[in-house]
Amino acid sequence: MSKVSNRLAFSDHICDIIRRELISGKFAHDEPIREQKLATRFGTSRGPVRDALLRLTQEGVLAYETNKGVRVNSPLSEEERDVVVGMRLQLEKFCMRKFIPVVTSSDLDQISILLERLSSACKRASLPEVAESDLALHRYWVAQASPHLESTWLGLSVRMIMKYTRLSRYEEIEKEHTNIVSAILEKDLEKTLVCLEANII
Amino acid sequence: MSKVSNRLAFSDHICDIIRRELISGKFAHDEPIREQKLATRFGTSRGPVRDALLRLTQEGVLAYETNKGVRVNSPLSEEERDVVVGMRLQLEKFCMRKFIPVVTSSDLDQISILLERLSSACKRASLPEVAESDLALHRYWVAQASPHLESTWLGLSVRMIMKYTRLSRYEEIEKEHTNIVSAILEKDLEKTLVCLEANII
DNA sequence: CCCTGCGAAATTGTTAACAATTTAATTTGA
DNA sequence: TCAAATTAAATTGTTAACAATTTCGCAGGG
Repeated sequence: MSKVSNRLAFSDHICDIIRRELISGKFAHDEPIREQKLATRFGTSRGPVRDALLRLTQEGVLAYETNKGVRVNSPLSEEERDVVVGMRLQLEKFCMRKFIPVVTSSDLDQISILLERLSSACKRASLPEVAESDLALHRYWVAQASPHLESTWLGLSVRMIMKYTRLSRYEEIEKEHTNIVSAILEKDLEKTLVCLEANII
Repeated sequence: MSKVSNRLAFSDHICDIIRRELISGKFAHDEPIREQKLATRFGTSRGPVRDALLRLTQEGVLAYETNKGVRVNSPLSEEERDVVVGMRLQLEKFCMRKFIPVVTSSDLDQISILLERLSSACKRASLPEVAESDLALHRYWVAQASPHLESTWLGLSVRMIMKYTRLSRYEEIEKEHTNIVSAILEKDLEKTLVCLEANII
C-alpha cells in the first residue's frame, strides 16, 4: 500500500503561512516578529517556528540579527527590484524552454486548474489569494523543468512580489496568465516567452 | 564600554563550516547528513545543527525530505549551471556599478587584504581556502553595494562554485582577480565589468 | 532463492525547561 | 529635572528528553 502520509512537518506549514502573510502585506516593514507569539498562535512550541523564520531569512524576506530575532526586511529599491526581475525572467525563460518540448497532457490539466484558481481569485479581488495562486502557477513549470532551481526561483519571486504594486490590477493579471497558458497549450515557445516577459515586470 | 560581544550564534558558525566543506567537496553527492553526528563533532546539541542544515537547504546546496533528513544535493546540469552563472553575473555587475562610484580608501584596503589572502591560498594550492577567499572577495562589493541581495548572491555563488572545475587552475584565478581589483583601483567601471565577465564563467 | 512481516535500532520531529542576552522600567544621585 | 546605574521583564540561544517515523536486520514461508 502506497504511503500517502507525506505529512508536512509543522515547520513547513508555518513557513508557508508566514510567507503568504508577508506577501499580502500583513506585517509592517521593520516590524519585529516574536517566536513565542507565533508559537502560541499555531499551537506549537518555538522550535518549528524558529525553523520557519530561519528559512524565510535565507529567502531574504526576513532579516535576522543574533540575539535580537527577525524583523520584516525593508523593501528593495527600484534598482534592486529591477535586477531581481531580470534574474527571475532569465531563470523562468530557461525553465520554459525545457518545459514546453516535454509537456504532457497531465501537465496541461494541472496548469488549467492552477489558472482557474488564479482567475477565480482575480474575480474576487482577493489580494492574498491572487499572489499565492500567481506564484503557484509559475512554480509549476519551474518545478517540472528544474527542481534543482526551485528554491532559487522562490526566493527571487517572493522578494519581487512584495513590491508588486501591479497586483491590484486584477483583470490585467488574469489576462496575462491566460495568454501564457494558451501559448503553452499551443506549444508555441516563442509566443510563450513573449507573454512571460509581458507578465514578469 | 562598547559591546564587542557580537558573538555569533553556534548555528551561524556551523552553517559556515558545513558550507565550506560542501564547497571543497568533502561530502559525496546524495550522501545523507546526520544531525547527531555533526552535533557530537561540534560539541553541541542537535538544535543549532538543525538550524544550519535548514538554512543550507534553502540556499540549495542541501536537499531536504520530511522525516528523512538532508542529503547533499545532486550537482546542477551544465545548462542549469549556465543559467546560474548568468544570474550571478547580472547581479554582480549591478553591484559593481553601484560600488565603483562610491568606493572609499577603506574599501580599497579591505579589498587588498582579501586579494592577498586569495593569492596566498592560490600559491599554496589549497582548494578549500581558494574557494573561500574567492567568495569572500566577491562578497565584499556585493555586501557594500546591496546588503539586501547578499543572501541571494550567496546562494547562487555557492551552487555554481560547487561545479567549479576551473578551481584547480590556481594561477588563472589569481590573475583574474588581480585584474579585477586593479581595475577597481583605477575606478574604471567598464574595465572592471569586462574582468568580472572573464572571471565568472 | 526470494519475498513478506515483524521487531529493533537509528533517525528525525517536537516539546519544555534552562541559560544567556537584550530591552524596559525603576531607582538613585547630582 | 535629567541622566546614569540597577534591577526586572521579555526574548532569544541551547539543551536534553520524548514522540513519531523511517531504516535495517532477520526469521519464516512459499
